[in-house]
Amino acid sequence: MGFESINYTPATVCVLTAAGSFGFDNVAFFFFFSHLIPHSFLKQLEVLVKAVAWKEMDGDSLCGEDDNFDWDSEDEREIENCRLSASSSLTLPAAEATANTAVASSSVGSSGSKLIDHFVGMGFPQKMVAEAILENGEENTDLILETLLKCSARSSAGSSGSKLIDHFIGMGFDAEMVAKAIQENGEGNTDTILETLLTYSAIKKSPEEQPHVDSDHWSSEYDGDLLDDFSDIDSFENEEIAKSEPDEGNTLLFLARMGYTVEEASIAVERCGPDATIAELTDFICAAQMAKAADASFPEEKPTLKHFDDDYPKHKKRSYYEYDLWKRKQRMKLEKRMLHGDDELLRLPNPMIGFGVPTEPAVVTHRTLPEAAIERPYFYYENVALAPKGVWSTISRFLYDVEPEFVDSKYFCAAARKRGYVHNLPVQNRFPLLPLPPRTIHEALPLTKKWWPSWDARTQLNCLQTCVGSAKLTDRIRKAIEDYEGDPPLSIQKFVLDECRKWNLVWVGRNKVAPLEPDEVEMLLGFPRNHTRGGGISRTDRYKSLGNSFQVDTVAYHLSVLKDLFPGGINLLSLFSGIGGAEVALHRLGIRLKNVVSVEISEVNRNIIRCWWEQTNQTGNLIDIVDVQQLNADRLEQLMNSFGGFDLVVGGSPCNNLTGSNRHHRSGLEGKESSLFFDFCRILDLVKCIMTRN
DNA sequence: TTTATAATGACTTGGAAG
DNA sequence: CTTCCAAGTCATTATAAA
Repeated sequence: MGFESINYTPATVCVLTAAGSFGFDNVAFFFFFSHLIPHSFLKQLEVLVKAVAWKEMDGDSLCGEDDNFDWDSEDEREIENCRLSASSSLTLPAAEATANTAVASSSVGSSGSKLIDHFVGMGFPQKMVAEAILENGEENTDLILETLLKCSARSSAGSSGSKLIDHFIGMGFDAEMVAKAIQENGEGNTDTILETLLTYSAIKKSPEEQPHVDSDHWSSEYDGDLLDDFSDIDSFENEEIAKSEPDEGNTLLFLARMGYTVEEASIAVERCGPDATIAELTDFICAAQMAKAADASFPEEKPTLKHFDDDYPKHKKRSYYEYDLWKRKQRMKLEKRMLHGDDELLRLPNPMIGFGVPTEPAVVTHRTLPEAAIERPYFYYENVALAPKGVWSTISRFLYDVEPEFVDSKYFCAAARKRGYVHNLPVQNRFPLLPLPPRTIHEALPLTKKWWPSWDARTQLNCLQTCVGSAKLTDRIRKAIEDYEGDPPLSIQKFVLDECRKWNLVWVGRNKVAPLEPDEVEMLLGFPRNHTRGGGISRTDRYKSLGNSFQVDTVAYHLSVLKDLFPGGINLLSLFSGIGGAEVALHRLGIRLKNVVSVEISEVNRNIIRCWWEQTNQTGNLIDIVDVQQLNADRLEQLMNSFGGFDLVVGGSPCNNLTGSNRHHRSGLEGKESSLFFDFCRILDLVKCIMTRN
């Protein structure tokens, strides 16, 4: 059976991947891509497949004809479930709306910004788009397209194979889409490939995602307000403006989103030069518009000025500078609203106790899961709570719209650890690991009590991270305070406390602070002593592995409900295992580990798990896998057939690009490491598919 | 080569103060 | 309500030392 009339969902995407792994030539590209292409593209692919679902496009063209993937009625039911869940716009904004409205209008909009959006969305460089529009006019989209295709063909001469793929991906098309287009048209004919891609993009792109800005913005009150706000400001501070720029290469698009026409924007860019700031450009455009207005004999005061002025507090006498400043801030807010929309972001709970912690009265004893999340297996996903805006909404959306549970481990141990957990486990009748671990520094590290100064009011530690304070810093602190008989002056106290909080330093002697020892970190995180010690691991690497790990007591509390559900033990798929936080948690809960498939890229971490496994006299079976990206449907099915599927899929994907500690590459889920989250989704979906079929 | 060390902010949130 | 400020964050990179 083929893929006809299937509702495409994220689950389906993984099925496509699965089909590829069965070795059919015509789908080999899919397999190839799903592992080598940045997985951020999968997110976009999700949008595409949903759009395709609504479009009721013929499925055969998307996945190849000859697959022997056996779809029985149960599969179709499951797929249907997935679709239903995907269409319930529980949390999310743009992507969902995109899919829903894609059918309504697949034609190209006539407004300037829409037009730019449309073509830029297809992956054409925006400069090229603008030139093409200027050349052909906004009306004739076919001509624009032709121009763009010519330009693209020129720059893609001589490409073949993966180069060809790279080329189209570089243009912004989804990897899977590219693979399919190449597969359909052959490598030789780049033009038809591009056309195919454009067709898909047209389906994918939706007017909802694009700003509602009329090309005739003079007639729009809202746009008028905006323009007026700009025109009214004489002096822009460029750095402020620059901050609001979404992307440095998207100047034209940005201007278009502000409501200017392509023509206006292009002329401004042309006149002001490519390096001009948005402020300079808007100034230029405003000047041009005022001239235009004067030409058209509009002598009256622009009506839209009042909008902001009405809000300006009149009872206070302020200088012009203050007024200007206030005005700019109003504008910044407006821009922010425009850029990010009014999408409601997930709020972190305060206190951060999720659905309940052992020491506080339970707040949630029962919850209703989305339908698609109920089926087997249980899954448990973890990552940092304080991720960039929108990240958790995305994570939730990809994990069947399950609401994340945000918990700070300071309710379980003596150190804070703010994390979000998305899981489909029951939340009733949880129980903690015993004995309850110490929850204050003094209880956890009794030897520090003797040296703890009264002016250091800390009772708990901050988040245990991968780096520790340097010796030089502790020396600076010692020198700063050893000159004083009693308490040092407040300024010194503040300096010391700030550094202690930043580096989690504890008092180990008179005027002596020190970072935590690795075994102290192990203890705080709930691991057995020396869990990460020996076996050729360096001290630095111990800190790193521990800093990246679960807090065992916290995770165990959530997983405790499995004990009654699986009295005979469980089969566990552990992705991004690290030093085995999930395994340790389950073991300490007394849940037998029957078969554990552990996927972990780091060799030292795999050794740590293997060591622990052997030391704890496990009766089950531990299988190592190195790379989640190499874990395909074939391997999974082979594994699952041998022991009958997984009861639990656990994983905390890398947070490198999400955490605030990262000064260099905090790029969100699209980041190099953090995009591995999409592999968690992929593999979870594969497991679901295989288990539903068997 | 491996390991340890030091230098490197941005971004978000909550709460106090006005 | 706005404005301001304090607090906190599963880190990366270059360089020195072993």
